[in-house]
Amino acid sequence: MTVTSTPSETEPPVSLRERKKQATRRLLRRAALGLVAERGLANVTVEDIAEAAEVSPRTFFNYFPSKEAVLFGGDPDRAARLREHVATRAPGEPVIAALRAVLAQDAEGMADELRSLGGDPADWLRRMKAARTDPLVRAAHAGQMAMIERAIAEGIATRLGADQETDPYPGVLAAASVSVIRACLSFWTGTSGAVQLGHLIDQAFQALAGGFPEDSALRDITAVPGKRVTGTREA
Amino acid sequence: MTVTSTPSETEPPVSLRERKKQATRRLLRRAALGLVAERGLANVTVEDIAEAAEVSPRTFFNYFPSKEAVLFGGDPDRAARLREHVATRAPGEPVIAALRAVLAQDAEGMADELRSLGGDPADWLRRMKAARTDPLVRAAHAGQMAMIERAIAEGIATRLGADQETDPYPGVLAAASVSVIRACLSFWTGTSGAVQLGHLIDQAFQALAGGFPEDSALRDITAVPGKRVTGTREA
DNA sequence: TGCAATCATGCCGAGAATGCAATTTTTAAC
DNA sequence: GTTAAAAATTGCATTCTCGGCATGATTGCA
Repeated sequence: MTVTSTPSETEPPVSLRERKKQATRRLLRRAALGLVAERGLANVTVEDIAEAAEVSPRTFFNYFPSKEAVLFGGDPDRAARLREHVATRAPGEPVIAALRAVLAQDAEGMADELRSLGGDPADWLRRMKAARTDPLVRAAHAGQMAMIERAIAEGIATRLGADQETDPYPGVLAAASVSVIRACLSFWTGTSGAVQLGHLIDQAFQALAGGFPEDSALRDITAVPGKRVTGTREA
Repeated sequence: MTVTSTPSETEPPVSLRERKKQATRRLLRRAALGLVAERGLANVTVEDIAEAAEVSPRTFFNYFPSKEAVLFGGDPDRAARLREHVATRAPGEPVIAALRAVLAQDAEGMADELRSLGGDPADWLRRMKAARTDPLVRAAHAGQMAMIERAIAEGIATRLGADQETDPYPGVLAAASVSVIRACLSFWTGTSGAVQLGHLIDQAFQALAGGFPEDSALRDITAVPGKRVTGTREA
């Protein structure tokens, strides 16, 4: 037989074992998001999630370190990657521009990850709309982003050659940038995908870079729900 | 000042019962901060805190809803107060200016609360310097601030007559503002009080309102540790 | 086929957090 | 000053999160 299932051309990190792991990971994420969307985080136990994903409760913690992590923490070394990108991306570029690019890409990746869970994307977003108002979910998201924020701050400090012990700029800018992304993601899920995430983030960062004028284009975001004409991807 | 111990001039809501409650509250806060500063949040249990404050573990939860709340959540209805202030303060003023004023005052109040725990303020800040780098503490702070953020967003929306369902501006601006304050508090504790919190927040909000220029005065914050011109009150 | 690495699972324990009931302290009324 | 009501402290039981450890099953590789 010439080879039937050689993992040589489509998937770099494939082995039956790895595929199973990714499958279980997605099952757990899907189950968790679904349950939280309909009951609220407080009324969902790890046992519920594990049961819905058809694994033992103990196995859940082999994949995610906490009940909150399954909601947001997809990639374990996202922080390190972001720090590196922020520190080295387009060295001549202003910091804000680099942050916008790096964080927008990261957020898109996260959105893609959501879509890859299968099912109707709009359906997912519709169900997550409820989760957006859940105080516990909001707190969990903010807490989860604290690690990311720290990595971003280090990236900014490296990029600028600044010392975080004496210069508040990296920490403050990182906090502002990350929370803007977080707010955008939150709003985006709340609109059930009626606006383009990339466009929303662009406008938000433009507002951030411009000092949040009260007539910011952010205010009209819903007037531009989809792509407008051609070449929506210029600088 | 002839009075020796009549509680008639400093405390409005006094009754023996109320005073004891406040005392216990402060004892728990002090014990928690001290233990976390020296061991890290992960190595401090509620039982430890209760024992140090000489109350039962069960009583701890009568005062604070969680182990994290004792570190930051001083005032239970801070959120509602902030929402009201942001919504109504100086109606003609630009939103950013109102936010700066309201949040700066709130942060100062929080700093005062810390000082009121007794002992040397510099000592407190020195001990909290360690806590600043604790990932769990950072996450807890961020999570705690999520409630505040929500309230601020509602205040902004009210002030502008905006609808948070269709306008991302209130949520994004609230997220940015609150996290700037959070980063300032974090940096401030890290400097052991070497910089004036008010001045730091002023510079940070100026940077926020100006789009975070890379030559922001924030970068030179340590060059201006105290007040500069009139009324020099150095030691 | 057989060995080694890895994964899922069960069991156990510490710690967080809440409800309930009993006890003690403070307040208020007589 | 005594006493009843209100409220706070506490103990106890219970649920849930989370991690360490041992064991058996599965997979990868020679």
